[in-house]
Amino acid sequence: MAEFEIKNSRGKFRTGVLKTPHGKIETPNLAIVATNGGIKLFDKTDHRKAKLELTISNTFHLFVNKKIPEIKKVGGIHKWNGLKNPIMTDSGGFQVFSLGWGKTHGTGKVLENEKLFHQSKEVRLPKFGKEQISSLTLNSQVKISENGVVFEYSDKKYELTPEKSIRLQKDIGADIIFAFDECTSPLHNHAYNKKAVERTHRWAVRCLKEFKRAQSSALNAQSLFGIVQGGIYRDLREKSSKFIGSLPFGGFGIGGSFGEKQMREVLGWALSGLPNHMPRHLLGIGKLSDIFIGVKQGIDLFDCVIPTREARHGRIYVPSGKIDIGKEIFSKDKKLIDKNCDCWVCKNKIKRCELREYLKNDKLKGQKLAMLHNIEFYKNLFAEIRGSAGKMDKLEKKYYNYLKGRN
RNA sequence: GCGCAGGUGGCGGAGCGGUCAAUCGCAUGUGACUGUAAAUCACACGCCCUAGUGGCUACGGGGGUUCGAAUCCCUCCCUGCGCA
Repeated sequence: MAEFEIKNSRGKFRTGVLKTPHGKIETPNLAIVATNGGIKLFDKTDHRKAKLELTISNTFHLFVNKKIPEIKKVGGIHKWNGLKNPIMTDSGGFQVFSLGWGKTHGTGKVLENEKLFHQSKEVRLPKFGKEQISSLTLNSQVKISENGVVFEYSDKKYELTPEKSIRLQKDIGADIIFAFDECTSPLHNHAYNKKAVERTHRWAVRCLKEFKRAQSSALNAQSLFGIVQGGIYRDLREKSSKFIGSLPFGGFGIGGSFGEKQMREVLGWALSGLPNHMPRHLLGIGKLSDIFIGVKQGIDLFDCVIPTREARHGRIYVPSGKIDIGKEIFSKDKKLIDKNCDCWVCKNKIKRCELREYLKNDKLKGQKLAMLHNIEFYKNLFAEIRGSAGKMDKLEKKYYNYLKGRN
Protein backbone atom coordinates (compact mmCIF):
# COMPACT_ATOMS: atom_id res chain seq x y z
CA MET A 1 0.00 0.00 0.00
CA ALA A 2 1.15 3.50 -0.79
CA GLU A 3 2.61 5.16 2.26
CA PHE A 4 1.68 8.73 2.88
CA GLU A 5 3.66 11.13 4.97
CA ILE A 6 2.53 14.61 5.82
CA LYS A 7 5.52 16.90 5.88
CA ASN A 8 4.05 20.25 6.73
CA SER A 9 0.67 21.59 7.52
CA ARG A 10 -0.84 24.94 8.15
CA GLY A 11 -4.45 24.90 9.15
CA LYS A 12 -6.07 22.30 6.94
CA PHE A 13 -3.46 22.80 4.23
CA ARG A 14 -0.72 20.23 4.09
CA THR A 15 2.18 19.10 1.97
CA GLY A 16 3.29 15.53 1.88
CA VAL A 17 4.82 12.63 0.06
CA LEU A 18 2.96 9.63 -1.23
CA LYS A 19 5.21 6.65 -1.91
CA THR A 20 4.17 4.34 -4.69
CA PRO A 21 5.88 1.41 -6.41
CA HIS A 22 6.78 3.81 -9.21
CA GLY A 23 8.16 6.61 -7.14
CA LYS A 24 7.15 9.36 -4.82
CA ILE A 25 4.44 11.88 -5.45
CA GLU A 26 4.94 15.23 -3.81
CA THR A 27 1.60 16.57 -2.69
CA PRO A 28 -0.47 18.55 -3.36
CA ASN A 29 -0.30 17.41 -6.94
CA LEU A 30 -2.44 16.80 -9.97
CA ALA A 31 -2.77 13.75 -12.17
CA ILE A 32 -2.77 14.45 -15.87
CA VAL A 33 -5.52 12.50 -17.57
CA ALA A 34 -4.33 9.69 -19.81
CA THR A 35 -7.62 7.90 -20.36
CA ASN A 36 -6.47 5.19 -22.68
CA GLY A 37 -3.09 4.74 -21.09
CA GLY A 38 -1.33 7.68 -22.65
CA ILE A 39 -2.16 11.32 -22.99
CA LYS A 40 -4.33 11.94 -26.01
CA LEU A 41 -2.28 12.47 -29.18
CA PHE A 42 1.04 12.00 -27.39
CA ASP A 43 3.66 9.53 -28.56
CA LYS A 44 6.56 8.25 -26.51
CA THR A 45 8.68 11.29 -27.20
CA ASP A 46 5.92 13.69 -26.22
CA HIS A 47 5.42 11.85 -22.96
CA ARG A 48 9.12 12.15 -22.26
CA LYS A 49 9.07 15.86 -23.03
CA ALA A 50 6.19 16.37 -20.62
CA LYS A 51 8.16 14.99 -17.65
CA LEU A 52 5.02 13.70 -16.05
CA GLU A 53 4.70 13.32 -12.32
CA LEU A 54 1.41 11.47 -12.14
CA THR A 55 -1.20 10.29 -14.63
CA ILE A 56 -4.63 8.75 -14.36
CA SER A 57 -6.06 6.26 -16.81
CA ASN A 58 -9.56 4.93 -17.11
CA THR A 59 -10.78 1.42 -16.52
CA PHE A 60 -13.98 1.80 -18.52
CA HIS A 61 -12.26 3.07 -21.65
CA LEU A 62 -9.40 0.57 -21.46
CA PHE A 63 -12.02 -2.12 -20.97
CA VAL A 64 -14.28 -1.24 -23.89
CA ASN A 65 -11.29 -0.63 -26.10
CA LYS A 66 -10.14 -4.14 -25.26
CA LYS A 67 -6.74 -3.06 -24.01
CA ILE A 68 -6.78 -4.81 -20.68
CA PRO A 69 -5.83 -8.32 -21.90
CA GLU A 70 -2.77 -6.84 -23.62
CA ILE A 71 -1.85 -4.86 -20.55
CA LYS A 72 -2.17 -7.87 -18.32
CA LYS A 73 -0.14 -9.98 -20.70
CA VAL A 74 2.86 -7.65 -20.70
CA GLY A 75 2.71 -7.31 -16.92
CA GLY A 76 0.90 -4.08 -16.22
CA ILE A 77 0.26 -0.62 -17.53
CA HIS A 78 3.77 0.74 -16.94
CA LYS A 79 5.29 -1.89 -19.15
CA TRP A 80 2.52 -1.47 -21.66
CA ASN A 81 2.66 2.31 -22.06
CA GLY A 82 6.29 2.85 -21.12
CA LEU A 83 5.53 5.54 -18.54
CA LYS A 84 7.77 5.69 -15.49
CA ASN A 85 5.62 7.93 -13.35
CA PRO A 86 3.10 6.72 -10.77
CA ILE A 87 -0.23 5.90 -12.38
CA MET A 88 -3.77 5.82 -11.05
CA THR A 89 -6.84 4.32 -12.65
CA ASP A 90 -10.36 5.53 -12.25
CA SER A 91 -12.82 2.73 -11.72
CA GLY A 92 -15.37 3.62 -14.39
CA GLY A 93 -17.60 5.27 -11.83
CA PHE A 94 -17.43 8.58 -13.61
CA GLN A 95 -18.76 7.03 -16.82
CA VAL A 96 -21.81 5.95 -14.84
CA PHE A 97 -22.53 9.65 -14.76
CA SER A 98 -21.02 11.01 -17.96
CA LEU A 99 -22.62 8.39 -20.20
CA GLY A 100 -25.76 8.22 -18.11
CA TRP A 101 -27.36 11.07 -16.24
CA GLY A 102 -24.78 13.48 -17.59
CA LYS A 103 -26.16 12.91 -21.07
CA THR A 104 -29.74 12.88 -19.91
CA HIS A 105 -29.38 16.08 -17.97
CA GLY A 106 -27.04 17.66 -20.45
CA THR A 107 -24.69 18.83 -17.76
CA GLY A 108 -21.19 18.36 -16.45
CA LYS A 109 -20.38 17.48 -12.89
CA VAL A 110 -19.96 21.03 -11.71
CA LEU A 111 -23.08 23.07 -12.12
CA GLU A 112 -22.66 26.77 -12.63
CA ASN A 113 -25.81 28.41 -11.51
CA GLU A 114 -27.57 26.73 -8.66
CA LYS A 115 -30.45 29.13 -8.61
CA LEU A 116 -31.84 27.97 -11.91
CA PHE A 117 -33.03 24.77 -10.37
CA HIS A 118 -35.65 23.60 -8.00
CA GLN A 119 -36.43 20.32 -6.34
CA SER A 120 -38.55 17.64 -7.88
CA LYS A 121 -39.05 13.93 -7.55
CA GLU A 122 -35.77 12.73 -8.85
CA VAL A 123 -33.99 15.68 -10.29
CA ARG A 124 -33.80 19.33 -9.57
CA LEU A 125 -35.40 20.65 -12.68
CA PRO A 126 -34.44 23.75 -14.54
CA LYS A 127 -36.93 26.47 -13.68
CA PHE A 128 -37.53 27.57 -17.20
CA GLY A 129 -40.31 25.22 -17.99
CA LYS A 130 -41.44 21.69 -18.35
CA GLU A 131 -41.00 21.57 -22.11
CA GLN A 132 -37.28 21.54 -21.46
CA ILE A 133 -37.71 18.60 -19.15
CA SER A 134 -39.33 16.43 -21.75
CA SER A 135 -36.06 16.71 -23.59
CA LEU A 136 -34.50 14.94 -20.65
CA THR A 137 -35.05 11.88 -22.71
CA LEU A 138 -33.92 8.38 -22.20
CA ASN A 139 -30.73 8.78 -24.14
CA SER A 140 -28.83 7.51 -21.17
CA GLN A 141 -26.51 4.68 -22.04
CA VAL A 142 -26.36 3.18 -18.59
CA LYS A 143 -28.56 1.03 -16.43
CA ILE A 144 -27.73 1.08 -12.77
CA SER A 145 -28.74 -1.71 -10.43
CA GLU A 146 -27.63 -3.00 -7.07
CA ASN A 147 -25.32 -5.46 -8.72
CA GLY A 148 -23.58 -2.96 -10.96
CA VAL A 149 -23.91 -0.98 -14.15
CA VAL A 150 -24.63 -2.04 -17.70
CA PHE A 151 -23.30 0.39 -20.27
CA GLU A 152 -24.55 0.47 -23.80
CA TYR A 153 -21.62 1.78 -25.70
CA SER A 154 -21.04 1.69 -29.46
CA ASP A 155 -24.00 -0.65 -29.83
CA LYS A 156 -22.56 -3.15 -27.41
CA LYS A 157 -23.21 -3.85 -23.79
CA TYR A 158 -20.56 -3.81 -21.13
CA GLU A 159 -21.09 -4.56 -17.51
CA LEU A 160 -19.09 -3.22 -14.62
CA THR A 161 -19.66 -4.35 -11.09
CA PRO A 162 -17.57 -3.43 -8.07
CA GLU A 163 -15.82 -6.78 -8.28
CA LYS A 164 -15.26 -6.56 -11.99
CA SER A 165 -13.87 -3.05 -11.83
CA ILE A 166 -11.41 -4.08 -9.15
CA ARG A 167 -10.36 -7.18 -11.07
CA LEU A 168 -9.80 -5.11 -14.18
CA GLN A 169 -7.86 -2.52 -12.23
CA LYS A 170 -5.69 -5.25 -10.81
CA ASP A 171 -5.02 -6.46 -14.32
CA ILE A 172 -4.11 -2.94 -15.36
CA GLY A 173 -1.85 -2.73 -12.36
CA ALA A 174 -1.73 0.98 -11.63
CA ASP A 175 -0.20 2.19 -8.37
CA ILE A 176 -3.42 3.69 -7.10
CA ILE A 177 -6.86 2.44 -8.02
CA PHE A 178 -10.32 3.62 -7.11
CA ALA A 179 -13.43 1.94 -5.80
CA PHE A 180 -16.31 1.59 -8.23
CA ASP A 181 -18.87 4.21 -7.31
CA GLU A 182 -21.79 6.07 -8.77
CA CYS A 183 -21.10 9.66 -9.57
CA THR A 184 -24.47 11.42 -9.46
CA SER A 185 -25.59 14.41 -11.46
CA PRO A 186 -25.58 17.89 -9.99
CA LEU A 187 -29.28 17.92 -10.87
CA HIS A 188 -30.09 14.95 -8.70
CA ASN A 189 -32.01 15.75 -5.59
CA HIS A 190 -31.52 14.59 -2.04
CA ALA A 191 -33.67 11.51 -2.42
CA TYR A 192 -31.77 10.23 -5.42
CA ASN A 193 -28.42 11.03 -3.87
CA LYS A 194 -29.37 9.21 -0.72
CA LYS A 195 -30.24 6.10 -2.66
CA ALA A 196 -27.07 6.39 -4.74
CA VAL A 197 -24.69 7.08 -1.90
CA GLU A 198 -25.97 4.15 0.10
CA ARG A 199 -25.49 1.90 -2.89
CA THR A 200 -22.01 3.31 -3.39
CA HIS A 201 -21.26 2.43 0.23
CA ARG A 202 -22.30 -1.16 -0.31
CA TRP A 203 -20.20 -1.20 -3.46
CA ALA A 204 -17.24 0.16 -1.50
CA VAL A 205 -17.40 -2.81 0.85
CA ARG A 206 -17.58 -5.18 -2.10
CA CYS A 207 -14.61 -3.43 -3.73
CA LEU A 208 -12.51 -3.85 -0.62
CA LYS A 209 -13.46 -7.48 -0.35
CA GLU A 210 -12.51 -8.14 -3.95
CA PHE A 211 -9.33 -6.12 -3.55
CA LYS A 212 -8.19 -8.24 -0.65
CA ARG A 213 -9.21 -11.49 -2.22
CA ALA A 214 -6.40 -13.23 -4.05
CA GLN A 215 -4.16 -10.21 -4.06
CA SER A 216 -1.39 -11.31 -6.34
CA SER A 217 2.03 -10.80 -4.85
CA ALA A 218 3.21 -8.68 -7.75
CA LEU A 219 0.41 -6.25 -7.17
CA ASN A 220 0.51 -6.19 -3.42
CA ALA A 221 1.73 -2.68 -3.58
CA GLN A 222 -1.41 -1.40 -5.24
CA SER A 223 -3.38 1.02 -3.17
CA LEU A 224 -7.17 1.21 -3.25
CA PHE A 225 -8.89 4.52 -2.61
CA GLY A 226 -12.50 4.69 -1.48
CA ILE A 227 -14.80 7.41 -2.75
CA VAL A 228 -17.01 9.76 -0.77
CA GLN A 229 -20.26 10.71 -2.48
CA GLY A 230 -23.41 12.56 -1.40
CA GLY A 231 -23.85 15.38 -3.88
CA ILE A 232 -24.31 18.80 -2.39
CA TYR A 233 -26.11 17.56 0.70
CA ARG A 234 -24.50 18.05 4.07
CA ASP A 235 -26.00 15.04 5.83
CA LEU A 236 -25.16 12.72 2.95
CA ARG A 237 -21.63 14.00 2.55
CA GLU A 238 -20.89 13.78 6.24
CA LYS A 239 -22.38 10.35 6.52
CA SER A 240 -20.51 9.17 3.47
CA SER A 241 -17.28 10.66 4.72
CA LYS A 242 -17.66 8.92 8.05
CA PHE A 243 -18.58 5.59 6.54
CA ILE A 244 -16.02 5.48 3.75
CA GLY A 245 -13.44 6.94 6.11
CA SER A 246 -13.98 4.07 8.50
CA LEU A 247 -13.09 1.45 5.92
CA PRO A 248 -9.51 0.21 5.45
CA PHE A 249 -8.79 2.04 2.21
CA GLY A 250 -5.33 3.29 1.31
CA GLY A 251 -6.66 6.75 0.63
CA PHE A 252 -9.83 8.55 -0.27
CA GLY A 253 -11.36 10.23 -3.23
CA ILE A 254 -14.00 12.91 -3.10
CA GLY A 255 -16.31 12.24 -5.98
CA GLY A 256 -19.59 13.40 -7.32
CA SER A 257 -21.06 16.68 -8.27
CA PHE A 258 -20.92 20.17 -6.98
CA GLY A 259 -22.36 23.53 -7.56
CA GLU A 260 -19.58 25.89 -8.39
CA LYS A 261 -20.39 28.08 -5.43
CA GLN A 262 -20.63 25.30 -2.90
CA MET A 263 -17.24 23.72 -3.47
CA ARG A 264 -15.77 24.93 -0.21
CA GLU A 265 -18.51 23.84 2.13
CA VAL A 266 -19.23 20.56 0.36
CA LEU A 267 -15.54 19.72 0.57
CA GLY A 268 -15.55 20.50 4.24
CA TRP A 269 -18.38 18.03 4.82
CA ALA A 270 -16.86 15.42 2.54
CA LEU A 271 -13.55 15.51 4.37
CA SER A 272 -15.01 15.70 7.85
CA GLY A 273 -15.02 11.98 8.52
CA LEU A 274 -11.78 10.97 6.85
CA PRO A 275 -8.68 10.05 8.85
CA ASN A 276 -6.34 13.01 8.67
CA HIS A 277 -3.17 11.05 7.95
CA MET A 278 -4.50 9.45 4.78
CA PRO A 279 -4.22 10.96 1.30
CA ARG A 280 -7.29 12.68 -0.13
CA HIS A 281 -7.91 13.00 -3.83
CA LEU A 282 -10.47 15.41 -5.26
CA LEU A 283 -11.69 13.61 -8.32
CA GLY A 284 -11.97 15.43 -11.59
CA ILE A 285 -11.41 18.90 -10.28
CA GLY A 286 -9.01 21.24 -11.88
CA LYS A 287 -10.06 24.86 -12.31
CA LEU A 288 -7.56 27.03 -10.55
CA SER A 289 -10.17 28.57 -8.32
CA ASP A 290 -11.31 25.11 -7.22
CA ILE A 291 -7.76 23.90 -6.71
CA PHE A 292 -7.06 26.78 -4.38
CA ILE A 293 -10.20 25.97 -2.42
CA GLY A 294 -9.24 22.31 -2.38
CA VAL A 295 -5.72 22.61 -1.07
CA LYS A 296 -6.89 24.99 1.63
CA GLN A 297 -9.38 22.34 2.70
CA GLY A 298 -6.64 19.73 2.85
CA ILE A 299 -6.84 18.02 -0.53
CA ASP A 300 -3.61 16.26 -1.51
CA LEU A 301 -4.36 15.13 -5.03
CA PHE A 302 -6.41 16.20 -7.99
CA ASP A 303 -6.91 15.07 -11.54
CA CYS A 304 -8.48 16.94 -14.39
CA VAL A 305 -8.85 17.04 -18.16
CA ILE A 306 -8.62 20.81 -18.24
CA PRO A 307 -4.90 21.23 -18.95
CA THR A 308 -4.93 18.85 -21.88
CA ARG A 309 -8.41 19.32 -23.28
CA GLU A 310 -8.34 23.08 -23.21
CA ALA A 311 -4.88 23.01 -24.76
CA ARG A 312 -6.26 21.04 -27.68
CA HIS A 313 -9.01 23.62 -27.96
CA GLY A 314 -6.48 26.42 -28.13
CA ARG A 315 -6.72 27.78 -24.62
CA ILE A 316 -3.29 28.36 -23.22
CA TYR A 317 -2.53 28.92 -19.57
CA VAL A 318 -0.16 31.64 -18.44
CA PRO A 319 -0.05 33.21 -14.98
CA SER A 320 -1.76 36.42 -16.03
CA GLY A 321 -4.76 34.50 -17.38
CA LYS A 322 -5.88 32.10 -20.05
CA ILE A 323 -5.23 33.06 -23.63
CA ASP A 324 -7.22 31.82 -26.60
CA ILE A 325 -4.29 31.47 -28.93
CA GLY A 326 -6.52 31.00 -31.96
CA LYS A 327 -7.64 34.61 -31.83
CA GLU A 328 -6.26 36.75 -34.58
CA ILE A 329 -4.46 39.18 -32.30
CA PHE A 330 -1.93 36.43 -31.61
CA SER A 331 -1.09 36.01 -35.27
CA LYS A 332 1.49 38.75 -34.91
CA ASP A 333 2.43 38.14 -31.32
CA LYS A 334 6.12 37.29 -31.36
CA LYS A 335 6.40 36.95 -27.62
CA LEU A 336 7.08 33.62 -26.00
CA ILE A 337 4.02 31.98 -24.52
CA ASP A 338 5.49 32.52 -21.08
CA LYS A 339 9.08 33.59 -20.73
CA ASN A 340 9.34 32.08 -17.26
CA CYS A 341 7.98 28.71 -18.29
CA ASP A 342 10.17 25.63 -18.35
CA CYS A 343 8.11 23.58 -20.76
CA TRP A 344 9.60 22.14 -23.90
CA VAL A 345 7.74 24.66 -26.05
CA CYS A 346 8.90 27.74 -24.19
CA LYS A 347 12.43 26.39 -23.78
CA ASN A 348 12.55 25.93 -27.54
CA LYS A 349 11.52 29.55 -28.01
CA ILE A 350 8.36 28.78 -29.91
CA LYS A 351 6.47 32.04 -30.16
CA ARG A 352 2.80 32.67 -29.63
CA CYS A 353 2.23 33.41 -33.31
CA GLU A 354 4.01 30.19 -34.20
CA LEU A 355 1.94 28.11 -31.83
CA ARG A 356 -1.16 29.73 -33.30
CA GLU A 357 0.03 28.91 -36.79
CA TYR A 358 0.60 25.26 -35.89
CA LEU A 359 -2.83 25.03 -34.30
CA LYS A 360 -4.35 26.36 -37.53
CA ASN A 361 -2.33 24.57 -40.13
CA ASP A 362 -0.51 21.70 -38.47
CA LYS A 363 -3.13 20.97 -35.90
CA LEU A 364 -1.73 17.82 -34.39
CA LYS A 365 1.63 19.40 -33.77
CA GLY A 366 0.04 22.55 -32.40
CA GLN A 367 -2.16 20.59 -30.06
CA LYS A 368 0.75 18.60 -28.75
CA LEU A 369 2.74 21.75 -28.10
CA ALA A 370 -0.20 23.40 -26.39
CA MET A 371 -0.65 20.37 -24.17
CA LEU A 372 3.03 20.29 -23.25
CA HIS A 373 2.78 23.89 -22.17
CA ASN A 374 -0.43 23.58 -20.17
CA ILE A 375 0.83 20.45 -18.43
CA GLU A 376 3.91 22.36 -17.36
CA PHE A 377 1.77 25.26 -16.22
CA TYR A 378 -0.13 22.97 -13.88
CA LYS A 379 3.05 21.22 -12.71
CA ASN A 380 4.54 24.57 -11.88
CA LEU A 381 1.37 25.76 -10.19
CA PHE A 382 1.42 22.77 -7.87
CA ALA A 383 5.12 23.21 -7.18
CA GLU A 384 4.31 26.77 -6.14
CA ILE A 385 1.43 25.61 -4.00
CA ARG A 386 3.70 23.13 -2.23
CA GLY A 387 6.32 25.82 -1.85
CA SER A 388 3.83 28.21 -0.33
CA ALA A 389 3.49 26.03 2.76
CA GLY A 390 -0.08 27.19 3.00
CA LYS A 391 0.57 30.91 2.79
CA MET A 392 -1.36 31.44 -0.35
CA ASP A 393 -1.77 35.19 -0.65
CA LYS A 394 1.17 35.69 -3.01
CA LEU A 395 -0.08 32.98 -5.30
CA GLU A 396 -3.59 34.28 -5.14
CA LYS A 397 -2.30 37.61 -6.31
CA LYS A 398 -0.26 36.03 -9.09
CA TYR A 399 -3.22 34.04 -10.37
CA TYR A 400 -5.75 36.75 -9.64
CA ASN A 401 -7.48 36.54 -13.00
CA TYR A 402 -8.18 32.86 -12.57
CA LEU A 403 -9.47 33.20 -9.06
CA LYS A 404 -11.75 36.04 -9.99
CA GLY A 405 -13.13 33.96 -12.78
CA ARG A 406 -11.82 36.33 -15.36
CA ASN A 407 -10.30 35.66 -18.75
C1' G B 1 -10.60 40.50 -83.09
C1' C B 2 -13.38 35.66 -83.10
C1' G B 3 -15.05 31.23 -80.13
C1' C B 4 -16.17 29.17 -75.64
C1' A B 5 -16.46 29.60 -70.06
C1' G B 6 -17.22 32.92 -66.20
C1' G B 7 -18.21 37.53 -62.96
C1' U B 8 -22.59 36.06 -56.12
C1' G B 9 -21.35 38.37 -49.15
C1' G B 10 -13.76 39.12 -46.30
C1' C B 11 -12.29 34.56 -49.47
C1' G B 12 -13.72 29.88 -51.94
C1' G B 13 -18.07 28.26 -53.94
C1' A B 14 -23.86 26.80 -54.31
C1' G B 15 -28.30 28.69 -56.23
C1' C B 16 -30.28 29.30 -62.42
C1' G B 17 -38.03 32.73 -62.28
C1' G B 18 -41.13 33.29 -56.47
C1' U B 19 -40.45 30.19 -49.92
C1' C B 20 -33.05 34.35 -51.19
C1' A B 21 -29.98 38.61 -47.16
C1' A B 22 -29.02 33.99 -50.39
C1' U B 23 -27.00 26.15 -48.95
C1' C B 24 -22.06 24.98 -47.63
C1' G B 25 -16.78 25.45 -46.54
C1' C B 26 -12.84 28.77 -44.91
C1' A B 27 -11.57 33.10 -42.33
C1' U B 28 -13.25 36.19 -38.36
C1' G B 29 -15.87 37.18 -33.63
C1' U B 30 -18.04 35.55 -28.88
C1' G B 31 -18.77 31.82 -25.48
C1' A B 32 -18.11 26.89 -23.41
C1' C B 33 -14.86 22.89 -21.74
C1' U B 34 -13.81 20.33 -13.98
C1' G B 35 -12.63 11.32 -12.02
C1' U B 36 -12.21 12.76 -21.55
C1' A B 37 -19.21 10.78 -25.41
C1' A B 38 -14.56 16.45 -26.50
C1' A B 39 -7.66 16.64 -31.96
C1' U B 40 -14.48 19.25 -29.57
C1' C B 41 -18.98 22.01 -29.21
C1' A B 42 -22.55 26.31 -29.38
C1' C B 43 -23.81 31.00 -31.26
C1' A B 44 -22.83 35.29 -34.48
C1' C B 45 -21.11 36.85 -39.13
C1' G B 46 -24.54 42.89 -45.65
C1' C B 47 -26.16 47.71 -43.19
C1' C B 48 -29.72 50.08 -39.52
C1' C B 49 -32.47 49.91 -35.23
C1' U B 50 -37.32 50.20 -30.62
C1' A B 51 -33.54 43.47 -32.22
C1' G B 52 -38.58 41.90 -34.96
C1' U B 53 -42.77 36.41 -39.19
C1' G B 54 -38.81 44.91 -38.40
C1' G B 55 -36.62 48.54 -42.07
C1' C B 56 -32.96 49.31 -45.92
C1' U B 57 -29.36 48.15 -49.78
C1' A B 58 -27.65 43.90 -52.43
C1' C B 59 -25.68 38.50 -56.51
C1' G B 60 -19.99 43.15 -62.22
C1' G B 61 -22.58 48.31 -64.55
C1' G B 62 -26.90 49.97 -67.23
C1' G B 63 -31.49 48.87 -69.52
C1' G B 64 -35.60 45.44 -70.44
C1' U B 65 -39.34 41.17 -69.95
C1' U B 66 -42.52 39.64 -65.79
C1' C B 67 -47.43 40.29 -60.72
C1' G B 68 -42.31 38.78 -59.28
C1' A B 69 -35.24 38.43 -61.52
C1' A B 70 -29.05 36.40 -58.41
C1' U B 71 -31.88 33.38 -61.85
C1' C B 72 -34.69 35.13 -68.68
C1' C B 73 -33.37 38.98 -72.78
C1' C B 74 -30.27 43.26 -74.66
C1' U B 75 -25.99 46.08 -73.98
C1' C B 76 -21.46 47.65 -71.77
C1' C B 77 -17.21 46.51 -68.65
C1' C B 78 -13.93 42.83 -66.66
C1' U B 79 -11.46 37.72 -66.08
C1' G B 80 -9.81 32.74 -67.77
C1' C B 81 -8.98 29.20 -71.68
C1' G B 82 -8.76 28.19 -77.04
C1' C B 83 -8.12 30.21 -82.04
C1' A B 84 -6.18 34.16 -84.97
